[in-house]
Amino acid sequence: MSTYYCQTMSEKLVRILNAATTCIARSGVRGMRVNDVAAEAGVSPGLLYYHFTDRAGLLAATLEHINKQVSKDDPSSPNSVDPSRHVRHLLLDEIKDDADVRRNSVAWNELRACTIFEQELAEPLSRTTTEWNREIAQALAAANEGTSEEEAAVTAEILTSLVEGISGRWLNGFITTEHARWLLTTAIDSLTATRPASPQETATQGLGK
Amino acid sequence: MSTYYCQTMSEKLVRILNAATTCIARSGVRGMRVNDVAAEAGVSPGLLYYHFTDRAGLLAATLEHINKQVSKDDPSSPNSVDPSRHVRHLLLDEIKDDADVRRNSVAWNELRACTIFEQELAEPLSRTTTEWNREIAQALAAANEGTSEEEAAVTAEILTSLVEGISGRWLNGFITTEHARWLLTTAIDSLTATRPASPQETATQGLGK
DNA sequence: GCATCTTGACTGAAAATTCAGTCAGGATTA
DNA sequence: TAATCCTGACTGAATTTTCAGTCAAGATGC
Repeated sequence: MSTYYCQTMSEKLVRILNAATTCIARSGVRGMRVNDVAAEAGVSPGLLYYHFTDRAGLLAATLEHINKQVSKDDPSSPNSVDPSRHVRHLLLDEIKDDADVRRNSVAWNELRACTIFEQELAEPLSRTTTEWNREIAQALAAANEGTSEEEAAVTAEILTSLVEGISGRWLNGFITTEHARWLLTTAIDSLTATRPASPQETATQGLGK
Repeated sequence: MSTYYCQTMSEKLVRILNAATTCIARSGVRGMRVNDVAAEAGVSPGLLYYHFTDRAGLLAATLEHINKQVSKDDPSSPNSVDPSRHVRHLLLDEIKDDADVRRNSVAWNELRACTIFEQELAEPLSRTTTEWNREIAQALAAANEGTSEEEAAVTAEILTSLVEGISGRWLNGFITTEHARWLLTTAIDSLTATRPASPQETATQGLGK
């Protein structure tokens, strides 16, 4: 069979999951063919059933895999960095000219779209989204001490939703990477400027632009 | 052609396209079965092939149809209404507890998700989105005379992206209608609040690609 | 030599697509 | 006016295709 032989189980499993991610990024969750995944991974179709029981199992495992990829970003330690830059990085890192970032984004986008019709996918998606919101809210709070936790949570929710909306347009080629990032930056600036809660006072926050 | 024939034909065509939209909203583009569409429309499967050649043709026609449905909204005349309320309405109308609104939103969401993999769908989608942006930008400019056209365009682009992002979470049941609308309202308030004009506000970006 | 992995041809159900035929109604002819 | 021809929308059973899932048997490793 394949010249390069993978001996360990886990290595093949990872190959399969990556292959599945690639297939999903290529033609969507709905377009993913089990046989294509097997071919992409360089294994036989039967092996997928041995490991994952059925298509749904493969899908679930793959989505969890994608989920992990998406969560395990953020290499920069929050404390060592200017907090207001930290927020920017966390959000902007979702949109850039990098094959892996794009691949994950496509897959993530698919996952979201699919979940509308396959409610059993909702749980991990919801979990990850909540976590992401929390992370952003924390970073926002750290960046601007005048902001209440509640306010930060709301702003975080708006910003993460916005990232998803902008990503959609970016992924289908409607806007460029540059423009997407610039839009996002503009929105961050605007949303983290003086809040409506306290009329038009407050000018000396650390984050003011 | 006799009028009768034309009416009959177009009536059935419309029935088919509406049936397809319903099926897509019910189970997604990939979940759409041509026999189900035929049954839903009350015609035979063969008729779909007679008119649309194949499944892909039916899909393309349906997505164009959805596109049209989505564009022809906005019944309230801009002039008769408080402009700042007008913006709100235009955006908030995309998210509400109404079967038709939801159906269109689901279908529209599917269309967007699909376009990532079927590039030939991009053009009409992009056109509709641009139009929507323009409409919102106009409404924004009308609501706040101090705003430049450029600024309004950017804000509009952010807001429409945000609507799409929030819609995604709303449609998959992750947030309630109330919360979605509230988030959107909050964002509108924040993004349209009058701020002291900052020096480097200008942008050299064009819209689109 | 036992358990774990892996293969790939095969199966069957479901879905897409085809096509021979029906029918309504309009045109042509006489 | 009526008999005949013609067109093309429409039908639905039959056929083809697609794909998830199975299985018997071979490899690998401990």
